[in-house]
Amino acid sequence: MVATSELERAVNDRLAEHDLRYTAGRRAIVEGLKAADGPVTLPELLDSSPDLAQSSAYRNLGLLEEAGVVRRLVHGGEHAHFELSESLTEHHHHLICESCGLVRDVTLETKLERTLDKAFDTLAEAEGFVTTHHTVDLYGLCSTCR
Amino acid sequence: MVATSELERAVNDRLAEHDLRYTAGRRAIVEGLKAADGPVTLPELLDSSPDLAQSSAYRNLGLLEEAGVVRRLVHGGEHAHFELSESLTEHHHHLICESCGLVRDVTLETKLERTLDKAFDTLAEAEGFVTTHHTVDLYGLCSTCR
DNA sequence: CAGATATTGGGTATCATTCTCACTGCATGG
DNA sequence: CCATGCAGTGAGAATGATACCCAATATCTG
Repeated sequence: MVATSELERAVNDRLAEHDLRYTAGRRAIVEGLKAADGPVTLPELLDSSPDLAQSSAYRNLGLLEEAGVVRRLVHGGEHAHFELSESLTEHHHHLICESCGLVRDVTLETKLERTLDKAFDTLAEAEGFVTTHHTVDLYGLCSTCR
Repeated sequence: MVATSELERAVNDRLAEHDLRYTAGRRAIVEGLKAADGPVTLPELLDSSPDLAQSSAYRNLGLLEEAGVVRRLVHGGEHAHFELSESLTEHHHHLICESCGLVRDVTLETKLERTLDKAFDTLAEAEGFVTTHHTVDLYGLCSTCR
């Protein structure tokens, strides 16, 4: 995980590239995502930062997504989940509880991940795709929902 | 891919287990999904089977999903995609165009897939999860959107 | 400080999906 | 062979997450 000051700088840079300011509201979102123990939904984010306005939070999450600061996860549940972009943290995958919607981060060992990457590139190329990233989601039941 | 008559029987069985009838509308959905060249959205399904009513199609897709006949894919686009359950076809993954929303099926080679399965089980177990299935999505740009 | 531009937030609009409900049709038992 | 009951249908309305609008503010630049 990147140190806070370094994260701040990185976010600031990416926003600047997109002519966006790093305002208090946006900082609150980034801090909220950083502090969270895994991807969070918008209501969860608002709970942890009560001063955020819903409309601004949605708008800023969208802008932060475009700027490459935030990643949006869309699963089957009612709300999308948001997390800091992998380029600001590290490549990882998700363990998703089909009952309560909980999302936890997991990482594959480096070697397997590299093998996968290579296989994915080959597959994509065969179909004429150029891939930007991939996701691996493991669905099941968490320890409390079991 | 399972032969049509076999598919029909399998679908019929699963519906029966859930006290559901295999009606004309449901058959049209299954045929539409089978005929499609990859996962389709509801509007696409309605286009290919114009007699389907939207409300019934949504309702029946939901019921077919519960019965394990249909899988719903939720990505970032405007519509969910639907496809026949993997237990009726074969395990595969998805190549998703971030520009036009096109979804294509791809399969990993058996050996790699088995390695992955094992790794996933270990990961999930370590977090107290019991996994039911996994998805691998490759995001990028298709040949026409590039 | 002025002017230009970005941001905010409350309210409202959108639109995919789900729900409601009156109606239809199929199956079973007498 | 009809009556009864329940599953299925479809048109429209309701729902709800998310996006949009716009007037009021805040921030930068020179």
